[in-house]
Amino acid sequence: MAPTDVKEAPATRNAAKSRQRILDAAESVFATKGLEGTRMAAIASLAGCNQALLYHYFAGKDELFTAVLEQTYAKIRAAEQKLDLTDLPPIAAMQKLVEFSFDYVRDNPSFIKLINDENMHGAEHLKASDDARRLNTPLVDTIAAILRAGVARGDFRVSVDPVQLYITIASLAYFFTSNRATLSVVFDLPDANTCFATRRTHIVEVVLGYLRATPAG
Amino acid sequence: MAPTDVKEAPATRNAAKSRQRILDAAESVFATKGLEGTRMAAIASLAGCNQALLYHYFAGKDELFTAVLEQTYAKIRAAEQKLDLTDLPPIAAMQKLVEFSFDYVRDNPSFIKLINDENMHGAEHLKASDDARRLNTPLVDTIAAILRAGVARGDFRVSVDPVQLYITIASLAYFFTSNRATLSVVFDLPDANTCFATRRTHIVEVVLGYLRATPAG
Amino acid sequence: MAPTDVKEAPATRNAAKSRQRILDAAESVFATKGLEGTRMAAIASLAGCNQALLYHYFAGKDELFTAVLEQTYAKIRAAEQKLDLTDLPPIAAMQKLVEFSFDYVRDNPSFIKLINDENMHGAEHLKASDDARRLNTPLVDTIAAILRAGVARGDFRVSVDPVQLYITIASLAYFFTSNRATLSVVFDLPDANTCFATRRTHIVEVVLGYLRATPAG
Amino acid sequence: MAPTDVKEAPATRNAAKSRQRILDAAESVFATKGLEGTRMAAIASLAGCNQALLYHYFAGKDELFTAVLEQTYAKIRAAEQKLDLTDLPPIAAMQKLVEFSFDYVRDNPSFIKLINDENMHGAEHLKASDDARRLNTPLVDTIAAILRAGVARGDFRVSVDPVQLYITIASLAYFFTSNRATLSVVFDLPDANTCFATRRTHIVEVVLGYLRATPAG
DNA sequence: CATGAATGAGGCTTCATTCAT
DNA sequence: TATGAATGAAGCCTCATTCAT
Repeated sequence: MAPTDVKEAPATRNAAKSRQRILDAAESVFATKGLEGTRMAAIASLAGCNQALLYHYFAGKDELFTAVLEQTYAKIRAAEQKLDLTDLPPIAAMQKLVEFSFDYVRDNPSFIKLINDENMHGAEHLKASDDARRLNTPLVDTIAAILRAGVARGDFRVSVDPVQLYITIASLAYFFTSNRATLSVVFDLPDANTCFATRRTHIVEVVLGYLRATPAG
Repeated sequence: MAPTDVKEAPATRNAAKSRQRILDAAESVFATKGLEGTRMAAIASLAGCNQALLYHYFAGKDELFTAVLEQTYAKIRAAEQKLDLTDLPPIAAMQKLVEFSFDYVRDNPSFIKLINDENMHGAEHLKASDDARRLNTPLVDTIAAILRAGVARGDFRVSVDPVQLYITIASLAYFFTSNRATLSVVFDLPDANTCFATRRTHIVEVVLGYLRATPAG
Repeated sequence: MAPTDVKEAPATRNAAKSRQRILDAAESVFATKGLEGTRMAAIASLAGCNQALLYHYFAGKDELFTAVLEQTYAKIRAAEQKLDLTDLPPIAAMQKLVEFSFDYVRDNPSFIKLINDENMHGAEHLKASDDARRLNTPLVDTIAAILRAGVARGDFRVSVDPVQLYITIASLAYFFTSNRATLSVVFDLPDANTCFATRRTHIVEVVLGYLRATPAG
Repeated sequence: MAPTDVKEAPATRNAAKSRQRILDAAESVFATKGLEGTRMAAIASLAGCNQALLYHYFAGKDELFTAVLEQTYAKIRAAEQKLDLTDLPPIAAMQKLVEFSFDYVRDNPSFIKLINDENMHGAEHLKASDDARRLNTPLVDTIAAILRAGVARGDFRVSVDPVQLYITIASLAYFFTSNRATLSVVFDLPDANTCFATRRTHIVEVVLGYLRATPAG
């Protein structure tokens, strides 16, 4: 997974663009090599600028990583905001939510890499970031609403804690992508596309199977 | 999370003991600091020996990490072997399995750290290790057997793929521990004990809820 | 010893003022941090201007240091010019001269710092400065005159070389201030005020004691 | 003043020798270039070893500088110890002491450079060094004894404070060497040998002239 | 078996300086 | 006149690793 080439234009004298190019380059390299494995030189090179310029915009490696994390969280929060689940019937809404979660990590592999790395470091960057803390996920509220609607219609079981369900969905959505490398060694997984499709179907089944109302009587 | 002190005895001239002390120190430091964050000096210091001695027993940092991984996988495989689920009724067996998986990662935090790190590196060490590949998990077979028994008794739904279920259980068991740092920043999680207990109950419910046979008719 | 705040007014578009503000800031920082220890950024910050502006007025760090040196020498030469010793009797004149020298370095600590620094660098900046070379000290002539008058009155010994005496006075005046830091570690010197007063009295005594005419016979 | 070549033997595997070679190289470079002007690479090169080896023996640049200072102070204290002034008549003893002080700094130019540098840095290294603090100069006691003897014989004036006199001797001994660079620009000093000889004679004259007993009556 | 000495490569960061506006 | 953007050249230090005993 080589970092994609972000260098588009020769160094412009445009602060916002330069900063963003550095940020994007950093995201790419951090996701590929990890926090410690990343070399500032690699970021500079990918951003098409001098290594010293990184320090013009960011205080250091950790602050740059923090900025990348903030951007990462902002992106997924934005994607979550765009999901429009309120108009769907509860079961369909829940299915869409699970699928979205799964697809997002599948399609944004940097996301998982960065979050994992941050977890390996005890979330110290996140803790230091006011930005990131503010970006609380809106999904828990959405889940709560869907659950209520589903219970009202008799589709869902009662007494499901939305936070627990959120974490369950995240678990199912993230783990496969996050651990595919070692899983592939232990099992002989088929090609990626088949894998993902099978898995996607399965986790929807798990969540909906769990949620379906117990037979009355 | 400071590495626990592995140094038990003053350096004795005993090959097997020295090697094991180094391996244990390495596990502790790798789990705490990650592969790149780990310093050979830190391992030597914790092992109570000279840095050069590490190279006496292991070819280098990566080989040492590989050896640690092998030991890690061997340990969980051994624990899995000890699980005796065959005599239990299917539902109880499945519950015990889920709980075992959850408890194992909760009680062996190094396990997750190491596996995650390895995943961040594309499982390159695992791929290079014949030992590790041989240690295929026996759990899939166990799961298959439990599923068959459960279906036979009318307790479980049909057509559940044991590999998918294994991954699902692993997802639910691992994710919470693995991502607790960032989750704590986003949500205001209560104290660790409460967290784990609530979560443990929930994931059992999810797995069993998913598996329970659909009401006939 | 933090640099004193030279920034008085918001950056005005006034060439002479900007140049002087930079020069004053530079003097302060150079005196505090030394030539190599000084950062152009620190000067700019203290001058309340952009770093690039420094290069608008001065060719570079060394030239700026040279300019500071020139200003420094100009200031002490001006102070020396104001001394009016010609009307005093020789002994009083000499005492006033010694005291002036001592007080000047005590009251202008930057002076010593800059001169010392320049000496550490082999006076290369001074050598490159026509300005500084022109500013030959008038004190040697003054000393010569006082010595002549003193000898004529029978107050002073004969055959004292005015240049040597000048250097001796400078030695006594400068050394204590210049080396106070290390002296304080070796001896347990009392508080600054007492120190200086005692020392001032002593060096006057030394110079006058040395100069007094030998008893006839 | 290029650093003298200390590299005598190819890198030996002898800790004490290596350490000393590094220390000597450091003294040379620090004295030539100053603390900030010194490059660790220059020291390593002069010591004939790898730059990393410096960090094997010394924690960093400042600690190395401190060690050099300690060695420097130890050397002059050793030289002072060897002075045997107690058997000389007071005037001769005092003359010898002044000459020794003057000669020492003339013959050990690093001494002055290092002390000056340390003073420019507020003696922070010295303060951090227990070694250096312990090495209090024995000269003050010697001076006190000489003064007492001189007064007893009627050679010296009374009530001279030995600490003040010590500082005065140091001033006269150090200043000329320490400030020769700038003095040379201001005055047109003759060749070094003549300079030093003239100055040496003069300062002896100053100290003895000051000390001689006032004519009775 | 075990160790302290030694090293080469490279990482993060700083800094004086120049460029373009 | 004044500025923020941009850069090349180091500098200090770290670290995995090898050597010699």
